[in-house]
Amino acid sequence: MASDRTRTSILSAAERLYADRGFGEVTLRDIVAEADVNLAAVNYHFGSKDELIAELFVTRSLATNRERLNELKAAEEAGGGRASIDAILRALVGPTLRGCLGPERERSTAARFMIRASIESVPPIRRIRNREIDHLRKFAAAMRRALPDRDEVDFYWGLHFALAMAHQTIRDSERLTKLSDGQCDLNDVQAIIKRIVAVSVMALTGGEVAKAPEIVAARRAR
Amino acid sequence: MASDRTRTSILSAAERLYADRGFGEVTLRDIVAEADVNLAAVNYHFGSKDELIAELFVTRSLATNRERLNELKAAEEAGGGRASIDAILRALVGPTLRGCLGPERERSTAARFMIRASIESVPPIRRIRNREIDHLRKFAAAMRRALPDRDEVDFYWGLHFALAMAHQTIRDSERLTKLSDGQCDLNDVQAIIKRIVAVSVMALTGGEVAKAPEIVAARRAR
DNA sequence: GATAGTTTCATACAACTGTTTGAATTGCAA
DNA sequence: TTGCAATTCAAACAGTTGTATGAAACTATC
Repeated sequence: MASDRTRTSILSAAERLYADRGFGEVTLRDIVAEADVNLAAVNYHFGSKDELIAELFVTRSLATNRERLNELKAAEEAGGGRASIDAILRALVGPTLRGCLGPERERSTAARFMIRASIESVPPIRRIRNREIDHLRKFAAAMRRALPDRDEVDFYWGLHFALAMAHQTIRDSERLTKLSDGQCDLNDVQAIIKRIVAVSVMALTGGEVAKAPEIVAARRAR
Repeated sequence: MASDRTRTSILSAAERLYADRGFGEVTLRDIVAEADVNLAAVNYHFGSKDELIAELFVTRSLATNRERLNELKAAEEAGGGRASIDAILRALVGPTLRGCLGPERERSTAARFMIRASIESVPPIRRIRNREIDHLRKFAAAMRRALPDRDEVDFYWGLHFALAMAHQTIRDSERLTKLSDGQCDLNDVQAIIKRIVAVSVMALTGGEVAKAPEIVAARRAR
């Protein structure tokens, strides 16, 4: 087990470099130079480059998921076992958005790494993302408790859309800033969360009137 | 100018291979083998690998943008110079969704290539995407004509969210299918377009009541 | 303080990458 | 047909990549 110093400094050097330059532009040699360890250390401690990336991403994903579930649990307890749809969605998108948006200079390495992972999707990361489904099901279940009369399908679409808006905002914050000539304030994270949650809630609850009649009819028929 | 055969077969072989295996897994040697041309032909005709990718992506992007603008123009003419917000959003997300969703077996190589480009974002493609802003501004302008009383910022957020939902649906259709156990029908493109447009319209028009008071107040103050 | 197990290190490996070169071939115009 | 440009080709280039090796340096246990 030893001091773990080598392992740790590889992890933090890799995270920093990937965050700054992207996965395609960073080699193992860059990482070991930054970490000041031997080249062979990466394969010794992690097995391969991909497993190193996977470990970085898993660590950060688990942290985010834990935060989400904590918020969800807190909201459900506060509501006597049933959280409002608002609170559920806030628990889903809040942690990621708070971590990855806000003033650029204040962003942690971890946040910048996750933004990068969101922009450049490499195979080891894609593999891990595909296992996130069980985690998301918990939010679908919470929604079911919050809106027991709703159609199941709507929960999945709502979930999907909420995540879509959150992730795209993280990924493309620069484009939105340029497009709006700076009018969209990407630093006001609370306002962005509110906006995304509001739209998602409408997607889930307010949709009935706005939706085309045949969709409603099709739902009733089931 | 000659026969152009080499150039063309490189383009179509590259598009097919990238679509099937992804950018990271396809080398120039794979492409020239598939196209049955000499290795040097790529650099001779395109200058570099990145320029080849850029040309592929630009071609398909321009086609999509043209479709979008045609739909927008048609909608505006039908409405006497002013299209409904519905129609504007349909023109924005319709072409991409119709092209990239629907039964998997029926998807064209071009569609599969664009899906791939949406999942794996490589530098030459990112560079081109960043120049899409002028194109999007035309949709913001159309929205301004459709809803002259609305705050400018809302158009940008609405545009951004609509594209976010469309693109994430294309990118992650598999995850949504798995998450919903097949309950979300990704083959019914018309229904998906309706759903995304409906949510986007609500984001743009129905939001007033659902939004937190301070946002509304801030808007009024300006 | 010898021993066994872990960790580090310099170095080599082997394969693959996009790109270039210069000669051969082709196509077209005069 | 001759001449000139455009195109194709085989081959090599110049680097880089992730990974493996086997010896050296540690560390902790007895």
